[in-house]
Amino acid sequence: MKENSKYIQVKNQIKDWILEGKVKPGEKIYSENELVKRFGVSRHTVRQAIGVLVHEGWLYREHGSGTFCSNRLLQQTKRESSKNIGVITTYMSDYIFPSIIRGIEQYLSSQGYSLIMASTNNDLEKEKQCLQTMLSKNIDGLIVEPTKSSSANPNISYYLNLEQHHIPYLMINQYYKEINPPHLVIDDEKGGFLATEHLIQYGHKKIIGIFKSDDLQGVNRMKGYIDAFRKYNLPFFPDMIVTYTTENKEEKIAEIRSLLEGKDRPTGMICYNDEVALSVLNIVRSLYLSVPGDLSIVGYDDSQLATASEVKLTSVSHPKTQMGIDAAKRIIAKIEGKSLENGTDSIVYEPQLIVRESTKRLASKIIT
Amino acid sequence: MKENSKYIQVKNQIKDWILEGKVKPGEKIYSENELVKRFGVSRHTVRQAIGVLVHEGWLYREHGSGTFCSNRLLQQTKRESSKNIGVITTYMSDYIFPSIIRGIEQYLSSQGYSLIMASTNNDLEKEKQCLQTMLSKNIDGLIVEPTKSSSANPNISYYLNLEQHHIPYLMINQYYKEINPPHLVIDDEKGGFLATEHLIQYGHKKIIGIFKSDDLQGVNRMKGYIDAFRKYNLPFFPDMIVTYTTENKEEKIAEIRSLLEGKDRPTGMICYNDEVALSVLNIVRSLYLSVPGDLSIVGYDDSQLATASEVKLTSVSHPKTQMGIDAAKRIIAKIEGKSLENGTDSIVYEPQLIVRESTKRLASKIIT
DNA sequence: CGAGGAACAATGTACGTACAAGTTAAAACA
DNA sequence: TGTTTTAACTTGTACGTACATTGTTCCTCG
Repeated sequence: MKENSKYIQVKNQIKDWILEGKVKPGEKIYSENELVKRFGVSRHTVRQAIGVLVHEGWLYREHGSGTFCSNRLLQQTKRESSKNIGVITTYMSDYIFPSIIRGIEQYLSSQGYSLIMASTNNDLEKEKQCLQTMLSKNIDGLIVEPTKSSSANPNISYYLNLEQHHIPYLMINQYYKEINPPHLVIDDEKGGFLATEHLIQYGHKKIIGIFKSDDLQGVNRMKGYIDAFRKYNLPFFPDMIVTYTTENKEEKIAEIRSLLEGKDRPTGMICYNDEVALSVLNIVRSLYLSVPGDLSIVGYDDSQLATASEVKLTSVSHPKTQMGIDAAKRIIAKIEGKSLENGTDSIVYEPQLIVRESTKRLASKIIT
Repeated sequence: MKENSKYIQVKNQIKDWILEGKVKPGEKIYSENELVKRFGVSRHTVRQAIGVLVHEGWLYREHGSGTFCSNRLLQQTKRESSKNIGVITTYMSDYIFPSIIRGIEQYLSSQGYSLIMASTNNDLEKEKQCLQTMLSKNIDGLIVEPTKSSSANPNISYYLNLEQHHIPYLMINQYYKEINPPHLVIDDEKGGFLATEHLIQYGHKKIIGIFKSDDLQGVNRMKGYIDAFRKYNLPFFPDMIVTYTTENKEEKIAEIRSLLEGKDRPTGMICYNDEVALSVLNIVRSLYLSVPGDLSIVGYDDSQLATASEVKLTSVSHPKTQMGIDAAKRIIAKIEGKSLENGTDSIVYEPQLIVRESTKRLASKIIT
């Protein structure tokens, strides 16, 4: 079953129409010949696509009359509680995500709920698939960590469709501004500011910032970084910011080596997260420089990794498991119609700087 | 659906072959081209006929190989497929488990299945709850990592109940000997042996082994450790083995400090896994000793942690993600009535030693 | 004797055509 | 105006072709 085969594409497009609500149950879809014209494929291919959807229960055909959208989604609207909560994250097994998921699972299972997992690998197409899966399952609620939150999201209609089906959902880590759903996020701008301020107060002036640009966490942390420079009236210098995306991460990180090899070396570095900080640490080692002797490094998220290395990383806290618990608590409250003690549906966590061994006060200068 | 249409006739003829027993479950039927010749119809018609039988569950097709009689009709359960697979693990977010789960999720989602997660925290009571939850949900199959596999399991009846409901399940990492289900495991005995042999061949004699005793992985690795001592005819010495359980892990690990403080220090250490190895590494650092200078350490599982520290750990490989993929592949094959190419339902992975920087050849002695 | 590659065989995708059969609605007729 | 016929449109069956992709088998080469 090739993903890019034509009939699969046609199938997915038609399914989209249904899931997005463009075609409602009982309504007739385009005739086969019409679809042939629209997609520019043969009738055989169209029939193949429709055939699959008929077998999956999305459509039914009537000889001589047309092809119609079945009403299986409607049946699910008045469904009984399944005690299943969907969870969609960008990554499932890496970094701090396991901790978040643990929090979710902990609370859910204590309340007799189960968790259905899916991950997007930070790919919007995959996010769409995940949403489709969740919509076609019998879930009571959905917790989403947005994919590529810094760019416009093409899957909004799916989220809106969730609302039409009265399935509560909330977003963690970030949220799509366009829909403004309940969300649990960290004040990343402040986190970035705290990290940078820390180095500035330690007397550092040439501080490089490395940030991920395809999610809002990265963009916000960068904002905080720049704010700190402004507040302390420090001069900006060339190459002070390195940004990367999921796709070009490896190369961009590798480029940092050259920044450290030059003679006018930076003395501090603010990293998007602990993972990046560790990569930098490895580069520093390979150049026979020391941390924090030659370079002070600040990570972010206070992950396992921060304390796994010999040089324990100074990092910015992330609620992780607690965030998971809070998310689960709120989604269940919504499902069961409880009103939360706190009036608002969302939480903004305050970040805290955790100073460890990877940052050092520069001897020459002290700023207060 | 005309009764006299050709593809219906072809369909019925093939179905007859199955019902009459001319084709038995798992056997290959005539190829499409062969059927074209026999029935004197076009390939399109043959494919149409087979397509119906595939959808009805009588046959399944394998690209490049042929069309086979399914054995799903033997189970003849009328429960409809929910496309949900349950996964029960001891831990969900720690260590190598995320990698395993990622493998499972990867394959499941590619096949249109979803995954329902639950974890036991290595507690048998919680395992019981998880099994109850899974049984009450509509799952098509179950992947289990056993809890406390070294002791007798009180939840056997739940597993037997799964069989009665014709819900296929398999176990990963370890399996309960009492039920002997399909399982995907590593040859831990050999892994423990390889790790120990490595240090022995590097000239080490006083090698301490630290093992977890409440799962079979630990017990088997210890067995391999002892076997290596026997094979190389090395003398046993007091305190050479430290065992711990989930409950007393912290204290037992802490006790290792005293072993390293004595004057007759061991020169090598075999650790249950990389996590323990890192704990030991921290103790070694706090005593101002060096790895591998003063102590050679071997971890297990080749986890992220093995390469996160400054001293990259020598470790024993664990298939992790691949194991997850294999598990998912097998459970789906079972559900869909495919018989696997490989006659046996289980896999035993061969462990491999990955030598990094945490082990050193002792200068004085070389054994070949 | 094992590894690797070539040839072959099986299913998968995709295009085309033609006509059959059921439904609908406009057109024709009484 | 009410009924019937017909044309147009829908899905269903059936044929053909070509090439892609995957798995197996066997043979060659080192």
